[in-house]
Amino acid sequence: MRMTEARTPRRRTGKADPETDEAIYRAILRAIMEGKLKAGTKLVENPLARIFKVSRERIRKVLHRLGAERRLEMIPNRGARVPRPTLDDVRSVYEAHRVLEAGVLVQLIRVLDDKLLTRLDAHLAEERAAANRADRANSVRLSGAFHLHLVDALGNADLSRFLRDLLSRSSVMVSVYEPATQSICAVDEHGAIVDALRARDVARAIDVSREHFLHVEARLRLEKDASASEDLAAIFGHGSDRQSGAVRLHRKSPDRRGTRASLQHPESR
Amino acid sequence: MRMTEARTPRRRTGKADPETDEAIYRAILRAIMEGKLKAGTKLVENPLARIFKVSRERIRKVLHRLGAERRLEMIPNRGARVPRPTLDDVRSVYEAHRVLEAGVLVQLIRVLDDKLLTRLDAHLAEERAAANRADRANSVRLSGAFHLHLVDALGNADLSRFLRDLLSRSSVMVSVYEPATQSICAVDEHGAIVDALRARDVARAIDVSREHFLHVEARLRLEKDASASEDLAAIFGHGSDRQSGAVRLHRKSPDRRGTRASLQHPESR
DNA sequence: GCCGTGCCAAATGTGCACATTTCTTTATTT
DNA sequence: AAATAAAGAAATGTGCACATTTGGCACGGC
Repeated sequence: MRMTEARTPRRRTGKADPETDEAIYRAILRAIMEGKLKAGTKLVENPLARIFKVSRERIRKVLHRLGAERRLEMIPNRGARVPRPTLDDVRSVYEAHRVLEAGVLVQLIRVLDDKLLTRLDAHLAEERAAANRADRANSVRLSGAFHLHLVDALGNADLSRFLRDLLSRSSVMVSVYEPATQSICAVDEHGAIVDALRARDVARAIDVSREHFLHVEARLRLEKDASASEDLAAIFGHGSDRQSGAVRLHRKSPDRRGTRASLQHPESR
Repeated sequence: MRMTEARTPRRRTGKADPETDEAIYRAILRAIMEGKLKAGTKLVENPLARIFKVSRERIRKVLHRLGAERRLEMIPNRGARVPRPTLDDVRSVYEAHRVLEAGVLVQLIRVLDDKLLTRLDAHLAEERAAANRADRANSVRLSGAFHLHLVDALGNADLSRFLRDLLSRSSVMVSVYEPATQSICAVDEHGAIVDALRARDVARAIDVSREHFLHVEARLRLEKDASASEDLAAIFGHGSDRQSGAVRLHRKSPDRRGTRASLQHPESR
């Protein structure tokens, strides 16, 4: 019973140095969601292949997957870029989130227990602490996590995935239509939702949630144009043996940084 | 070089002869949603490439896209197959649909007008007609279309896309866990939802919708094993002019007792 | 001086060939 | 005779090379 292990199947693309598809996918997706890749940034295949030290085809596959998920904009023969959400997109995403959360609250009343309420309270405390520290990055993250908590409490993978999709897109929007100073979600409004849940008052919970999203949406304002060049190597943090320093993409329109991105044509013409 | 010279009319002639990626994608997706491709069917790249008369790489790209959308199950080094939903998947999809529709109804009350009610009434009449004709195929289709109408009335592309995703998965489930005789959605229950909407009674609409989904879910029962062979050429309808016979995939017995592949087209390579 | 046209470089899309993995079949041993 | 392992076949995954398209740039005409 000798197992034929004598083949020495040297893993060409093993987990040694070159990253696997999933790792590359997650790296790019995270960069988009964290706002490191700003809207309008062009993702060119060859530089990315060099950065991740994989072949171009690997990058291509990941880019196409992201494009199919509408997280990248794929223009035939012109490559992939981070989409610039329009104001209608913003409205659509927030409306979708609002509608979804209304349904979630209806169902949540049925599965609500003290343990969940305790967890939500703990989360609110975290949010308040971050807000008091003026820790904006964590505030934004925790604000999204609150709504994620609500959905995850239902234990439905499809609903959770849908909300995650919405949140990932709103992250990009935050980086584009950035509110001036305030945090994205007011902690008190989150607290009001939990209060209504504790009172098992569905109608009030839905109302509070609805008002909350309308506030958030109203806070978003058109701010800055982010079509400048990006240092991809720095974003993806491959600084260990980054061969030639920063790999920069082409600077397409050097002087297009308007004070206000008035949703001008995405193509300079 | 003048670019207006006559080029070889191989490509860029629109979608004339070789099907474009989108066409192949839609063809396969439609086959899945209509239940022509049953759960467990293995989608082998080379036969598909011959059927659609495109290169294998084209098929591969489409298959990967479908896999990223969770509409196909991609097993590494083993190819793609139509996923067999588990009973938990069924529960998850119907619960997601139920939760989403609750939120939709909350919002729908605000945008409700007579024109929409009229359209819904017309749709109900269509459904009843199909049910009376015992036209099961159309009944199933119209049942899904009813819920799509509700979401589409909100005019939110994200919500509509999410529901379409859910419906596409429940279509596969219907083909697997097929109810014995009845139609999937009772038309009367749809009518009750419209009645509640007409009365602007949100709570009742949500209740009726919820009960409706629970009924539908309860009706689904485990029935048959659908891993039999599939005639892909017939499904995709590419056999009229040139293909003399059916290109069959491996014929696999339901109990995995594999006979030799009965390929009617010899592998000339 | 401005605009249209034609060429060049770069980036993307596609086909092909090969490597790798898995499944099937067959033969050999206990 | 049954079980197991080795060999062979088939299907998938990947890298490479080439074709095609696009955008920029320069030159010349109006």
